[in-house]
Amino acid sequence: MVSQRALDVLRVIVEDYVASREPVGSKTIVERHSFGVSAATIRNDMAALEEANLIHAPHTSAGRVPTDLGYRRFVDSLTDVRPLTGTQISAIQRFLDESLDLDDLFGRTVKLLSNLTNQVAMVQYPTLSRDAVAHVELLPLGTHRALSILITTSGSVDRAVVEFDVDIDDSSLGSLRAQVNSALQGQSLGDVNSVLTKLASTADANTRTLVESLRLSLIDQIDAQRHDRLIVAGTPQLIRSEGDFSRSLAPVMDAIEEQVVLLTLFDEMRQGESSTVRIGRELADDLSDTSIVSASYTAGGGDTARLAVLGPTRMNYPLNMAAVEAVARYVSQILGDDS
Amino acid sequence: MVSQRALDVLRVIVEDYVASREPVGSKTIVERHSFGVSAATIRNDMAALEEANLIHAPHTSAGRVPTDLGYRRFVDSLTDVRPLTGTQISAIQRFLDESLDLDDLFGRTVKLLSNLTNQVAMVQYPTLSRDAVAHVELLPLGTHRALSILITTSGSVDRAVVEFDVDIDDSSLGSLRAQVNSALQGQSLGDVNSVLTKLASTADANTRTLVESLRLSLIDQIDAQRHDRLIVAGTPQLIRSEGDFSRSLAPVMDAIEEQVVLLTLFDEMRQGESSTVRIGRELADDLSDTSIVSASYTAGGGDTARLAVLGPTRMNYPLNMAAVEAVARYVSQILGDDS
DNA sequence: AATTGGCACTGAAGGTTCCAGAGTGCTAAT
DNA sequence: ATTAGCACTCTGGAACCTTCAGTGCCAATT
Repeated sequence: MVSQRALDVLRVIVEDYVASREPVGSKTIVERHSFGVSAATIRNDMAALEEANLIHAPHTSAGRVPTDLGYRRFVDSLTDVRPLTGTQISAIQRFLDESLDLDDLFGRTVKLLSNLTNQVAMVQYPTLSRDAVAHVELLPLGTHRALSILITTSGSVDRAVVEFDVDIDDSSLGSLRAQVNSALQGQSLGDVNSVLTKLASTADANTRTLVESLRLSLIDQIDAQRHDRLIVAGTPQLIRSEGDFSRSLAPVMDAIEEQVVLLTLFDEMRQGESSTVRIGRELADDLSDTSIVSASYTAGGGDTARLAVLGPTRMNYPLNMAAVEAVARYVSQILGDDS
Repeated sequence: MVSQRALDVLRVIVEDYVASREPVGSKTIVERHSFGVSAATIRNDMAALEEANLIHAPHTSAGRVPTDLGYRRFVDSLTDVRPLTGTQISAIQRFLDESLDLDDLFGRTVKLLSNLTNQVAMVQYPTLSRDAVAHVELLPLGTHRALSILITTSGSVDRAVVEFDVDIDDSSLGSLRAQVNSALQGQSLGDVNSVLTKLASTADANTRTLVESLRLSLIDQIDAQRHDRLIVAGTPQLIRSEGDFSRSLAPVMDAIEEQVVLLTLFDEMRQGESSTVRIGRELADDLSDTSIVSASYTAGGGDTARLAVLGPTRMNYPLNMAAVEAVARYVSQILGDDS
C-alpha cells in the first residue's frame, strides 16, 4: 500500500522534523523539496503512511511526526552510511592516538563521541580474553578473606574479594601469592583456570584449598570482567534536548545511572560489525522517547564490546551512525595494534 | 534593624518555602505558627527582612522567598544539628559495614547519601598518606615508556605512565620491578620518595636513571592521588527538583561531569569537622540556584577528604547537614578501624 | 514605640473569547 | 493517478476580564 514515493515522503518528514523539531505538513514539503507533484498528492501519500502507522499527527490540523516505526523504516532504508568528513576523521585519529592506557582511551572515546554527536555517549569495557596475567596481588582482609587484585598486560586492573574456608595469616598469604604469581605470570586469562587447577593438584593439602578458593574467585572475576562496566559522558546533553522527551527525563537518567538495563541491551545487540539502532519502545517501555545507536568494536583477540550514543528518538540517525561506526573502527584499530 | 522576632519569621519562611515550594505570605504565617501577633506586625518584620536583603518578593503581590543571604542566615542560626533517627543510623551502619574494599565503601556511601537526602551525592577520594605500598607493577609501553601500577595495602590502585630517558627492554624492566618492589614493599607512601632516592644512589648507573624516572612519576602519582576523583550518585534527583532551578540544569550537570570545579570548591572548604554549606552564588556565578552541603571525613592517618550533597538552594538544610555529618562520621569510623 | 485593624492597590494566574494560520480530508474534475 | 478547490478543524497567540493572595500605608490603640 505504501508507494515508493510515499517512502520518499517519509524520508523528508524524518529529516525535516529532526532539523526543525516541528511537525511537517504537505505544503512545506512541496515547497522545500522538488517532488514534482502537488501538495494534495503528498497528502494522499501521508494518509497511506499514517495508515501504515509510520507517521502520526499530534493534532487534527498539525503536520506529521514520525512514529517509532517510521524512524525504524527510515533507518533501515539507509543503505550506505555517509562517512564523516576528512577533517573529522583525522581529528578522531589524532585525539585517540594520544591515549595511554585503556582507561584513558575509553575516557577519550566517550568524550569524543559525545562531542561529535551532541548526545550521551557510552563505552562498554571489553573482555580481553587474549590478555595475559601480569601480576596477582593479595591483601589480607580479616582472618579468612583477602582482596585479590588482578593486573593484566594490557594494564587493566580488577579487584575481587576472596573468601577462604580456613584461617589465613600473612605468611601463608605471602607464600600463596608467590606460588600463584610464578604459575600465572604471562599466562593468558583464558588459561588461568587450567593452570590453577594444575597448581592445586600438585600443591600440599593446605595450600590446595587456598588455591582452589582463589581460582574460583579469579575465574568469576575474569568471566564477569569488564563487561559489567560502562563509561558514560555527556549527560548534560540530555537536558539540552529535554524538549524532545514527552515525559520526564528521570527514567532515562535512572537507566544511565543504573547501567544494568543498558548492559543487557548491549548484550542483546552483541553482533554485527556495523551500527545497530534501537528506537523508542524497542528499548524498553519507560524509554519511549529514547533511541540508542551502537556499534561493536573489537579489542585485540576477537573479543568484542560495544560503544553507543543515546538520545531522543528525534535524533540525527545518519550522523550518529556514522560517528559511532567511525569511532568504533578507530578504537578497534588502536586496540588491535598493540596486541 | 532586624529584631529577634524577624529572624524567627525568616526561619519559618525558609521552612515553609522549602516544604511547599510556594512563596509564603504574612497571613499563612500567622495561621500556621503561633507568633501571638497579627499579620500586620509580621508584615513589618518582613519589610525589615527585605530591607536586609534576606527575603525577596517574586512579585508585588506574592509572598516572600528567601534570598541566598536568607538561607545563609538560616543555616548559620542552626546551632545544633538535629541528629538522625536511631533506625536511620543503624541502617547506615549496617549498610556501610558490609563494604569490602575502598571503592565498594565509597560506592555504597554515595548511594546511601543520595537516598537519605534525595539529592545528588558525592564522595572525594582520600589521600591515604599513611597507606603503604603493597606492590608496584610495571608494564612495557613502547620502547621508552611503561605503565606503572601502584597497589597500596588499603587496596587502592593507581596507574600512571612513566617516560624513560633511555630505551628499555623486558629484562631491564623486570629487574627494575624486582629491585623497586623489594625496596618499597611495606613502606608508607610518604616514604616512597626517600627510599627510592636511596635506591638510586646505590644502584649502578644504568638502573639509576630508570629508578629516577620512576621515582618522579610515583611521587607525582601519590601527590595528585585520589584527591582528583569524585564518586557521584543520584544525578536523576536533579531532574526531579528541576522546578527549583530558574535557569537550565545544564550548567549544574556540566559542573558535575567536569568535576574540576567541584574539586576546587572542596579544596577551599578543606577544614572543619562538621558540615559546611555553600549557597547559590557563593559557589559560582553559574550555579546560582545550587547549594552544596559537605563534611570532612578522616581516612585513617589524619588525611581528610570530603563528602557532600548537592541540590537546589531550596533544600532541606537541617536534614542534609545531619545526613552528611552522620555519614562522614561512620565513614571515618570504618576507615579508622582497619588502619 | 510597638502593634493593630482597615483599606486601597497591585500583579499573577487562570478563564474566556476571538482571530489568524497551518494543515487536513474530501470531492469532483482532469 | 493526480490535482485544484473548499469546507472544516485545531492550535497558538492576543486581548481581555475576574479572582485572589498579598502588600504597603495610615490612623488608631496599647
